[in-house]
Order: sequence, then structure tokens, then C-alpha cells
Amino acid sequence: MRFSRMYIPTLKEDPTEAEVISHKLMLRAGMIRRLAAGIYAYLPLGLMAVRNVERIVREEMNRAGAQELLLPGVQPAELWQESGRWEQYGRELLRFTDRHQREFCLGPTHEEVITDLVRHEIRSYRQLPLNLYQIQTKFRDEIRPRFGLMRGREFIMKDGYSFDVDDRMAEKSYHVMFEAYDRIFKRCGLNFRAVEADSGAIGGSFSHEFVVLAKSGEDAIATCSGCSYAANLEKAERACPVSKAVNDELPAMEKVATPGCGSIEEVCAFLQLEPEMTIKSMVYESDRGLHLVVVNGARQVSETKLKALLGVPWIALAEEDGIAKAFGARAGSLGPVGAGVEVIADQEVGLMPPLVCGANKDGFHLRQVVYGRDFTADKIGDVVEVRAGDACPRCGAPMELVRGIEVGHIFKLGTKYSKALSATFLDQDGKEKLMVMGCYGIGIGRTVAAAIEQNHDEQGMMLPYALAPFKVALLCLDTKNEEVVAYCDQLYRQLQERGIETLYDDRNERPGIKFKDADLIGMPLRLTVGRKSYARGILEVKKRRSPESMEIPVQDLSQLWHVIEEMAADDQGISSL
RNA sequence: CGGGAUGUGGCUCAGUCCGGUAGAGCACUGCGUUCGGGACGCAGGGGUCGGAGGUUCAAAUCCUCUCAUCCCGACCA
Repeated sequence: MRFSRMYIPTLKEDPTEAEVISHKLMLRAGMIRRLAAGIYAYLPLGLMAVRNVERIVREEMNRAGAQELLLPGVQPAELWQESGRWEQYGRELLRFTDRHQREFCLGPTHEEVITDLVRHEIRSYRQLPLNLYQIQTKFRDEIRPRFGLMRGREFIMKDGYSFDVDDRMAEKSYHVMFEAYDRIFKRCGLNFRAVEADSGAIGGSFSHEFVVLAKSGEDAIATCSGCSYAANLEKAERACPVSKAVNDELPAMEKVATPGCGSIEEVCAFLQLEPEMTIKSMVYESDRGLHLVVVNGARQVSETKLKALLGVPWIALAEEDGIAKAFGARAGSLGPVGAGVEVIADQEVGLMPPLVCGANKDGFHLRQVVYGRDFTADKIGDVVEVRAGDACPRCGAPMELVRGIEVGHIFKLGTKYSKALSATFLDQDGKEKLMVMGCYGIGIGRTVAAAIEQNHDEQGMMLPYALAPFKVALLCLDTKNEEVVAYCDQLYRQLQERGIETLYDDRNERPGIKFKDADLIGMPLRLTVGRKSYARGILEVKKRRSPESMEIPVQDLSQLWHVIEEMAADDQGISSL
């Protein structure tokens, strides 16, 4: 493609609307433009990158035995009412009515539609397993869209769904998708981890997120330094410290005045303690009422884990009034001893030496509090967030926390949707059974953004070869010189004949502009032809990622073809597995 | 939805506190000089200052309301 004929509106300065690097660079490189909050147009260059991800996704999904289809974006309310999600989904689901006052929504995901399709057609175990996917625009009316393509409201997603005869086969399908995802993100040239994730209220038995490691990522993940364990912070577990013997000779619990001390810090400063020696008491509210959650004073409650342990759909910190009524004390002076509500204790609390906690009386705390002697819990479990340095639950080595961008997520769904929508089949014994489902998503635009987050420098993008819209930038620096132009034209033809996607900068612009644009949009290889270098009979070849360029004689380009083949090898190497 | 910020030619911003009839750089058009890392000179075109209402002789500037966008927290690919 000739640059002079392609619509690539590059920007010299960072647009104010963008904060993160991928968003800035995609706007500057003329890949995307914003239409409304979280809604973007893909310009030619941006679409080419998107198509490259899609191509890899299609190849790997098809290879894994999945079949592509395309479902409607507009979905009738009845299906969502049938699954119960019309009420559950909340405001992210954009609803509207047609001219006949029938209710519809814009599809944020397609479990209902695909299950509806399959339940009408599949009757026999002989027709299973089935794995169907699509690549399509989704709409989720996000509370807070941000960071360009990273969290849009309208976004391109690959969503796939598997249907199996039983749990065991469904797990096999899940595993096949896991492997496919692993290959997809490798081929995209990304540095990523597959991490264990919270499967949420979906009730699935397991779930993995594919997370691209990047400082700007919205997700925190815990990874083990000693083994392959990696998990979303929401889900990450830790090995608990060894139990400390508690004997009867411990001094009895006593009440101490702590005037004006509310927070853990204040209490610790007043009593000269470390936060580890205290119990933090938090009151949460759910549809089952109030819960007093007690954890080590140095730790944070994980609301996701708490929700899972309680088995409730939502929790929130209780209001002051409710706390005062239930405890007769304010939030800074609460504790599990004599509490009038259900007590949930983190697993660690029972293993700790005598502790300090609130006395359920304003201005007083208790010390020498021992679990089992002075109080017990109604429920014990893992309800705290993992911290850097915590021991890995698998091998005990210290874990570290890193940030990442979730680009893919796979779930074993089980029978949630097949049950709600009665998607059944007859097994070998002629018995009717529910199909066991899985679902598998990839954010296509987000994958492009993540690749940029991970591959850039001050000058611009350094897209992985597989994703780059063009593999080669050919810069003709002197468009007035007929010889130079003739040579560039000829070189351009040679590149085309070899099937190498080339952006030929034939614009009548100064060299500086061409260099800046080439670096900005970050094509893997740059070929430069100027009057002087041409006169010397050499072609300047520079990799975007390398600071030095090499000079190749114009008469013998074999070295050039070799370099390009090498760069392409990663993608093709994996795809020919 | 709570908290914070910003809206001024296509882009990046100044001007707003202290009211007096809109400015710079880039981009664009023409001419000339330049030409290996976002050139320079000259001459041009382009803005009802997000919108509505109000105060005032006079509003980008002060007041009220509203809309949009961005950032920080709960959702998610």
C-alpha cells in the first residue's frame, strides 16, 4: 500500500482524552477514533491489526475443532427472562423496545442465544460434542468505560461455547480450549500467564483468565516464584502460617481503655503493638443480614472470597446505623467476643497467638483474646487478599503480585444455561440429560491494545510481527529524484511479489516526517532509500526493535529476504505445529 | 452511582482570578527557499469560546442550570 493513498491520520501530539500508552498511540497512529464514551471507530490501520488477531483466533479455534457462526447482536427479552438474567444482569445490559413495544437488548454475551439454537437442533448424544464460536461486536453499558479499546462499551469479542454429554467430556473440551488459547496468545507475541480465576456466581467448577503482563493492567494477579501457580488476586490463596500452640497458662482476656482509638493504626500506636497482633473486625451486610468478619489486623478482606464463602450474590459494608444497633458500639471498637451477629473468621485467626480486638464498647479494646477460648466463629475460611511475599498454596515459595490485562477468559459453565433453557439430549440408554457447557471469550481489540502496552518505546509502537498491519515500511526519502523513485517502485514490486505486506511511504514529505510516522506506527522492519545511500548502492535496513541499522547491497537482496523470513518464523513456526 | 478535573478554529494550549468586542504553536491553502529524524519566510482561509438561562452599557471571563469528555473506587473480554 502506498502511504500517499492510505487513510492514516497520524497525530503529532498526545490527545488529551487518552491516559494510557496504548490508547494514546492508537489515536496518534490513526488506528482508532472515539465516537462516544467507550465507543470507537476502527480506521484502516487499526482494523488491519484487529483482523490479524482475528485471523490467528480463527485458525486456532478451527484447528481445535470449533466451528464459526455468527449470531444476532439484537436479542429478544424472552430468552433472557427464561435464563433469569433479564433481572440479574443489571444496567450493563442495554435494553430497548421495538415499534411493537417488544423488549430487546444488545447482546453483551450469547449464552442464551447459542443455547436456544442448540436446544432446538441437538437431540442425540451422537451429535455431541459441539463447539461453536463467533467473532462479533458486543455491547456492555459499562459503568466506567476507559483506556480506549481496553474497556470499551462496544467491543469486538470472540465468544465460543462448548456442549458435551457429561462433566468429564466438558472438562476435556475445556482443556482443548485452554491449549488453543495458549497458542493464540503465543502467536500474538504476548507475554502472558494463564491464571486461576474466580468463577463468580456462574457456579462453574473452574475458570482461567489469560492475562497479559503490563504495568497499566487493571487486574492484580499473584504468581509464585517457585512453581507455575498463578491466580487472580480475587481468587489467589496462600499457605497458612503454622499453628502456634495455645495452652491454658495464657493470661486471661482483659479489657483496656483505648480512648479515641478507632483505626488499627491508632490502636497499635496507643498500645504499642504491631498490626499483626490485632484482629480487624468488619461488618458486612448481605441478603442474609449482618456478618462480622474477623481477619488479621494487617490484612485486607477480599469481598470476592467473602461472597463465595457466604454463598450470597452480593455483599456491602454495613451502614453505621445498622452497626450501632447490632453492636451498641461504633465501627472502630468492634470485635468477635460476644458479638450478636454471625461471625466469619479468616482461617489464620484461629492459628494466631493472643490478640487485641475491639470490645464492642466505644473507647475500649480487649487483649489476650484467644480463639476457641474467648470466642468462636460460625464459619471459618479464606477471606483475605493475598499480599506479596505470602507463601504459595502449592509449593510454599513466596508469591509476588503483578498487574495484567485480561485478554481471555474460559469457564466451565456446567448446566446453568442448559438447565434454565432445557437444552437436553438422549444418551445411549435413551435417558434425557442436560448438556454440559463451557464458554470461552477473547477480547480482540483489547488484545491489540495489550500488545501495544507491552511493546512500545518513546517513539511509538513496536507491534509483534503477527499483529503488525504491515510487516515492512519502505521509505523513499527523495521523491523528486527519478532514479531513487524508480528504484523504490521496483523494490516495492519485489516485496509485493513475495507477498510481504509493505507500506510504501511515497509521500512528498520531508524525511523527518517519514521516520517519525514509521516509528509511531511501528512496523517491524524499515527500509530506507535516500539519494546518497542509493548512489552508494546500498539499502538501509532497520528493525524497529533494534537501535542499529544494517546496510545491504542493492545488487544482492538475499540478506533482506533472510531477515524477513526470520522475523516471520515465530508466527509460522507455531501455526505449523 | 459517589469523588476529582476539563470543555476556547482540525490538534495541543494561553486568555477566565481582575468583564471591554478572541490569541499562539502545529495542521490547512498559495508562492519561494529547504530536503536523512516532525524545516523556514511571506501572504491567506478557518472559532456564535460545549449548550441554555441570568446579571451588566458590555460576558470566553461573574451567577444558575444542563450536556459531554477524562481520571480515582464497585463490574467485566
